[in-house]
Amino acid sequence: MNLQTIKVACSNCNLRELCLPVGLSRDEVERLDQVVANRRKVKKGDALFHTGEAFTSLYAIRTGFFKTCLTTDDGREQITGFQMAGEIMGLDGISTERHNCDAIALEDAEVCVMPFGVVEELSREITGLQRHVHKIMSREIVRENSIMMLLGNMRAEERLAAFLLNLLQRQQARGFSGTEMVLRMSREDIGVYLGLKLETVSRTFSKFVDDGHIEVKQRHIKVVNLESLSALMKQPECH
Amino acid sequence: MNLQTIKVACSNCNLRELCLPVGLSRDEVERLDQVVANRRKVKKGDALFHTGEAFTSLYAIRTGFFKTCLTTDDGREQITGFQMAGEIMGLDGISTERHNCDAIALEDAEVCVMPFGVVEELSREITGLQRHVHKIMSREIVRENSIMMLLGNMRAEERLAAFLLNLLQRQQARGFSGTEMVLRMSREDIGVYLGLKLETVSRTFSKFVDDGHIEVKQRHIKVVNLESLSALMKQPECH
DNA sequence: CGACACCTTGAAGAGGTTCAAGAAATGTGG
DNA sequence: CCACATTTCTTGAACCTCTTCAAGGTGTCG
Repeated sequence: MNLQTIKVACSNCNLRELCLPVGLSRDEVERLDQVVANRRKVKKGDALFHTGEAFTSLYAIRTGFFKTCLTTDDGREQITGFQMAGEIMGLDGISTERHNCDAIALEDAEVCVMPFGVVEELSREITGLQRHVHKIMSREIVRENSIMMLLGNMRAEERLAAFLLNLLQRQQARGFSGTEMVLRMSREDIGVYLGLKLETVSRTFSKFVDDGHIEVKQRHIKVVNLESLSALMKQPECH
Repeated sequence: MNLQTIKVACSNCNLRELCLPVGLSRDEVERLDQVVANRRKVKKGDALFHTGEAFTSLYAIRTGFFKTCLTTDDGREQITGFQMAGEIMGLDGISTERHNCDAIALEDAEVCVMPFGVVEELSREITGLQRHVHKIMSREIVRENSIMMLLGNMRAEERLAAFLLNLLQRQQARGFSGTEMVLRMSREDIGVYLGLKLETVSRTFSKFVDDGHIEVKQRHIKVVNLESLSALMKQPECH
């Protein structure tokens, strides 16, 4: 294709530690380069894939930010996750060989396209890769478990606190601040993800500011008191 | 060990179609028998595994009924699923190599113990098994997605209707009635699963009886009007 | 600079929770 | 096998959190 295509290589990707090739030998990582067929750019607002489309590949995010969401026949929406650099999308498509959600870019993004057939083939030969694929899928199951806990048991303040802390922690793992960030999604998206209405999200942000947990300037969030914010998740008004 | 051990064999298990060996040749299914190290009985109320225990094996349910649940430090509980014959438990343990939930038998049960190392080894050789393991994990991700939708968007009646229909459908896939069943779990368990209080579950059951959707005698449920029950899930009081 | 999307805030309302009491079923030990 | 204890389920009434409806403010992008 173009010059971009040539540079494709896990072996010199700075997201190595967050993406597929963890714990592999130098040799194995180089073989892994075969997995990435090519890269694909997705513009803000566009879909990487849609529900119902044939599943062929997994996608690793190189840059950008995505949401994955389900919609029911009667139009209700549920965001199942927000994905950032180094994270894998498309796992839900394996079961039926059709994608089961929409993946929408919340900012201009670039992903590595990994044809699943190749992933499977190579993970038969590289046991470290096989194990890693299993772990990634299992981690997704565990992540969703904790969201079930959030949606089933937590009140609005706890949900939003958990959400903010999770984003900050993932951002920190990527070398950015652990106390400050720019949200890529709207209040409405946050609400859809957390099972709340956007007004509730907005009100809860305001309350967090009043209570001195955070500072908010539009989508810019700064944690002022990390302890008190964390404490919100753990103490549900004991009675 | 005992006679039980000798009979262990996927090749003559009547749950074959629901469990691991789908789409394998006769030959491959026989090799699969190696996967099942042994069987294990679990008494009603006992745990197959606990959160934090080292993960070694997946478990396929031969008989009985389980719940898997998470508990937070402050004692709140979330049931992440109910599992019946032919279903696989333990997938959440792969990621950290420790179990991430408790698996509790809701009636006397027997499971096939499948050491995960053996599963991985064999799925490197049998591509049909590899693919099947991937599909099982993906299916679990999809299942949890739909529970997120349920917890994030549905009201009590819709949740309970979806829950009942799901159980009936799975029971039907196992050759039992698609309109009648005996619930293995308490109202409280249903509530914890659906993100509702047990009183709400009980009230909603009563309402379903009043509205002529079902008949309830304790844990025995009989669907009188399948259409109207299904319709509850789809029409959220349009306004 | 104006249109549009996004966010905030208030007030009223609804769905589900909490607290409480009693009924029905289940299990246990004498 | 029955009596009693225990668990499970049902139902009512008051309450609370979040939602709904509504209006106005703020920021952004062509």
